[in-house]
Parts: sequence; structure tokens; C-alpha cells
Amino acid sequence: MPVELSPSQALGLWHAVSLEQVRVDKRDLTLRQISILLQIYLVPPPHTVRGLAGILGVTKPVITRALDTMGDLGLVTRVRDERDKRNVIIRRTVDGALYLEKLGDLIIDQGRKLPI
Amino acid sequence: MPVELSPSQALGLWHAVSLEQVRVDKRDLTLRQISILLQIYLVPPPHTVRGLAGILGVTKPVITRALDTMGDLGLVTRVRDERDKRNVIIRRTVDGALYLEKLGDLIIDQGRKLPI
DNA sequence: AAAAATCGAAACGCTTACGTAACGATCGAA
DNA sequence: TTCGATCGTTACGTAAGCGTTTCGATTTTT
Repeated sequence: MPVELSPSQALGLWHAVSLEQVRVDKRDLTLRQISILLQIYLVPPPHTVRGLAGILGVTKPVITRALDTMGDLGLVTRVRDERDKRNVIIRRTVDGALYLEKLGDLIIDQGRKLPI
Repeated sequence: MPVELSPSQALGLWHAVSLEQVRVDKRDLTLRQISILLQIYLVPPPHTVRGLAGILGVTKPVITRALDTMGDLGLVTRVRDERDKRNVIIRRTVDGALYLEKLGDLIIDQGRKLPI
């Protein structure tokens, strides 16, 4: 059941959500960080640094730094993989789930408010 | 004619669009920058630094810096207001319009691809 | 057991962003 | 005309981002 959007609806939705998110939340995540966060929470685990780097098309240090920052913000955690100790498994947190839950609500709300 | 989205559709859409935008475009704009860009292009002018700062709920230097960066990227331009020379009018550019047009297409495409 | 491959992180120098405070330029009112 | 208010920018020190390269730890291969 796809979602059909007009050009004005598409950008209008992005506009309203981005604006409200900026107003509500002090944390100014980059698009990369948001992508990582959504990937971790919407796609079944396990998630590794290398895997995320490949999916986003960026280098590994980019992922490491994003995880550092979002870790400080409490949005994700890292745990060593005990089966292969070279790997690090990225795990979800309650705060991260809450952050995305609010974002989802925001998208739904702003979608309802769209004109035309 | 509002857009009705389920929670999974809302976050799924955001996920797919963010991910693809990161992959396609090297410029990693922050949510603040994207908000400014959309505000400039979707809301009738004139746009001033102070006005944008008020709308986003941030300080003026934040806007100035975002305009510096996006100006370097060719996404916006600034012109002195001749009627009141204290003001600066932020103007759209061809590249900026192109950037948002592609983003709009991406949102529409990913909306169509949404499952459920 | 030794060598090669792989993982994530750290180091490097540089760029961009932040918040707060101060700035010069300009306008409006006293 | 002078004084205060308002505009956007700059300056300051700090934090976080980048790409590239190197690193230690671990696993796999030979």
C-alpha cells in the first residue's frame, strides 16, 4: 500500500517535520546520523560499523564518530561481539527508541496537517 | 487532503529518503540547514536572518553560519535590502531549487515504494 | 606456528559548527 | 542632530565533523 504524494506535499511534509524537529529538539543531528539511527532501529540486527559504512556509502571512521556522538546523547550503545571479538555490535537504547517514536509521531501529525 | 501514515510508514519513509539522500549527495546538511533551505524555497519572500532565527528558534549567528555554508554550496544567495540597508534578503538559486527538486522526487519515489 | 586479512578505533591536520558577546552600519525618534 | 534601537556579522574559545592513515586486537589462512 504505497503512499502517493504530490511534489508540493512531499516537500511540504519534509519542511514541516524538519522545522518542528529543530524547534522541539536541541540536538541537531546530521542526515548521516539520522540515517544511521533509523537503520539501526528499523532493520533487524546485528549492526556493525563496517556494515553501516557499506550501507551508507561512507568510511568507517564516519560511523565510529557518529556512534561516539550518538552514544554520548544516549541514542545508541556499543557492545563487543563475543563470537568474533573484532566486531562491535551496535545496540538500541530506550532513549533512542523514544527519539524515533517522537519523530514518527511528528511525521504522522504533519502529514495529517498537509493542505491540498 | 491530508496524508495518512502508519507509524511504520512514517519512519520507513524517513529512513528510505535519508539513506538514499546520504548515498546520492556528498553534502551532509544538518536538519537546521535543511529547514532553512525549505523555509526559503517554500514560503513566500522576503526572508531575513532575524526572521529565520525566530522561526527556527535559534540565534542569529546560527543562521548567518548556515547561510555562509549553503552560500558556498551555491544553494542560497544574500542581497542587501535597499529599502532598509540593515536587512539582508536571502534569495533562492538555481542550484538550490534543483537540490530541493531532487529531494522532492526522492520523497515521492520512496513513498511509492513503501510496503504494507 | 607464522603470516595475512579483517575489525573498529585512534591519530593527524583541517574545516565547520556552537553559544555568548561585542561590533559597525543603519534607521527612527526625541 | 544626537541618541537609542535594530540589523547582520565578526570574534572568541570550544566542540564536533571530515578524509586519510596508522594502530592494536583478533581471526583466518597457509
